[in-house]
Amino acid sequence: MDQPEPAAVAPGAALTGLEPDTQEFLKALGSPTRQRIMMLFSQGAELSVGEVAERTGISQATASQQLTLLRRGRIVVSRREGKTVYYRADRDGAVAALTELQSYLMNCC
Amino acid sequence: MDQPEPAAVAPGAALTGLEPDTQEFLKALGSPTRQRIMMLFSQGAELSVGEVAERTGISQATASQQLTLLRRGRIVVSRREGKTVYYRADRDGAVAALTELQSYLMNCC
DNA sequence: TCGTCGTTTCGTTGAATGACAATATGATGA
DNA sequence: TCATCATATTGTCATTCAACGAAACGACGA
Repeated sequence: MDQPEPAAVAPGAALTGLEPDTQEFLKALGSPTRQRIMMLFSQGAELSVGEVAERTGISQATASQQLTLLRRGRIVVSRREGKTVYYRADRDGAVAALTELQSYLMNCC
Repeated sequence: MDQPEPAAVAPGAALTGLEPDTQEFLKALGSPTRQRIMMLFSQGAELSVGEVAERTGISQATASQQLTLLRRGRIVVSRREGKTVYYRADRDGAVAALTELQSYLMNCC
């Protein structure tokens, strides 16, 4: 009983009124680089990390990191096949985030 | 004819597929501090810069800056009355951004 | 088992962001 | 006009983020 803070429900949501998932979603889509990456996943395209790196002109290490952030924001999902990891858009996750965002905006606007 | 780049339609939109306005919207809402500020504007509340500073516990200068970013993201609008500037949520702007975001996600997901 | 290839993690660097105090601007009333 | 109050701007510092090269990890095939 050292910390007098309650914060028992959801860490972060109580302060901002927004689910942590949705915060991650906003941060993930807020970057031009990651927006450019998302454009590669049009119409269900599935790409490896290397392909994303090549088509965006960023290094493989950076591509891997940015894809991790997008996955954390529930905008993409990954699937491993042998050595290579394929990413594709997570339509369900995006719709869920958008719905949460909408209800948030209905609340504060 | 020095630059070989076309980029004639919309500067930035061509690369990311997202309107500059919507990018600003995402960046604006991507910050926990600004999310907290937005919660103050529930149900049409209208607050001065000083009130926002007081209720969030941030300095007056910071409040002014963050509100500027929110206005740039079309999430709030401001109105001057004498010396004080009142801010309130911009429902129309938020709906517009949300709509743009939705069509973007329909495109890439 | 041992390379090899794709991916991830680590460590670093420069740029962008968040916050503050101090100062400047702008509007009002004496 | 001048003082005052609310807001905006400026300068500075600490933190965070984007990106890279280098090294570590993991899954195959020989």
